Amino acid sequence: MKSETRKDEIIKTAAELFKEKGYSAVTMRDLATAMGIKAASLYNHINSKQEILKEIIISLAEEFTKEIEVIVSSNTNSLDKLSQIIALHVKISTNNANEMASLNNDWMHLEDQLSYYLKLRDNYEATFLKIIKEGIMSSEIKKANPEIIMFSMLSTLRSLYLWVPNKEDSNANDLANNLSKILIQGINK
Amino acid sequence: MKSETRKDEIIKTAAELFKEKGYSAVTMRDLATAMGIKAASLYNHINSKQEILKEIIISLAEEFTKEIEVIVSSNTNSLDKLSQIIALHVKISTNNANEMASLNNDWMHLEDQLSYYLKLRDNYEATFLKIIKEGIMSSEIKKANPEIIMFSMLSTLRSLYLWVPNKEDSNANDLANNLSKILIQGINK
DNA sequence: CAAACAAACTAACAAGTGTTAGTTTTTGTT
DNA sequence: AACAAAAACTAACACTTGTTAGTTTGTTTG
Repeated sequence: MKSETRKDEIIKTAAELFKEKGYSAVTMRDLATAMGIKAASLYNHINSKQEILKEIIISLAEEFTKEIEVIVSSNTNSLDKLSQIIALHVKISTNNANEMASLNNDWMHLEDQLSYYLKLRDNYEATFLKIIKEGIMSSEIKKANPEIIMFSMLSTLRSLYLWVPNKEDSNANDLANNLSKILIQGINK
Repeated sequence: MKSETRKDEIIKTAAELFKEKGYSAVTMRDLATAMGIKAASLYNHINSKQEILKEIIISLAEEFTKEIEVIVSSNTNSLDKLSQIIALHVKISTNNANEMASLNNDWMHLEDQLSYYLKLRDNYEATFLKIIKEGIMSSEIKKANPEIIMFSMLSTLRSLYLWVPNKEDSNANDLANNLSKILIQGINK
């Protein structure tokens, strides 16, 4: 367990700023001011602004990729797998709210790593969709358009980062359970 | 019915570009190139870059505000009202996909009109929440956290702009019905 | 103490930013 | 054909952008 380096602090601060105004609207001078130093000093620790974005987004995307592989391979039914996906998003969004903002909103500003990111995202969505289709075939899930189901669930899960920080009172398990009920069982009696 | 002015064309083109890269990453030279003219020529029709953003966002926000007032005042039950809200989002997102991107992602770059926008948004969410709470009290809606219900629904509805353009094959009514079923009745059998 | 390293600094750059001023071209109307 | 209005142009501005070079300061370690 390595201790936090100066580079890590910069990336963490950058993620805070990116969340508020987006990657393009945050200047290296903004970032430096937030760190209490001058812009040029940042370059003792990082190679470029772009590198900061890359580190934020790619590490998260890889975490999602790794975890959904575990879920899809687990020996449970489809609805359980969906609940596990929900819990995964709640967990990551709770621990990385600022970084999730960049993942959701600034991925298109990736340069060299853009195609790699898109590969990971496509793969994630394909796996998600596969679970839903299996659930429909096994009659666990209502016979509806699988893409619409995934779209609806993913939209909510992708917005969690905006919402989770305000819910510190209730814990992550409560939120995941609540969300699973609403997304899976609906809201009417 | 006034015909489209040059200013309208510029705003429409700007919305397309803003959707792809966000307000901050689109330059006036980008916009001019997309219009086939030089950047300075834009200023024969618009006063500033900021004005373009304002026109895109505020007109949409006012439309939502006006329409939800009609819905909340309508003489129907709460679930019907929620279905009407879903249909409203589908309709506006279908007709203004690019503009919806700015509303969702670039509102924080509003300058003079930021506080007005926030007022409209707060009002919209308060009305939405009121409908959900009424539905819970009248036992139409499951007794769950109303904020989580609204958050979940709004997340999906706010993402529609990303998704609706790919669904040109099925019409807006189909999509609204599908979504209403999934969001209200859930996905399990 | 001295050497080595980490982390800050000042100063500057080349390119890109939104915008203005003044001028020319295009279009439509009489 | 003549004129006005609309819409484009060139040129430039003041400022901001990410980044580099070279230097100084502070801290750790032999």
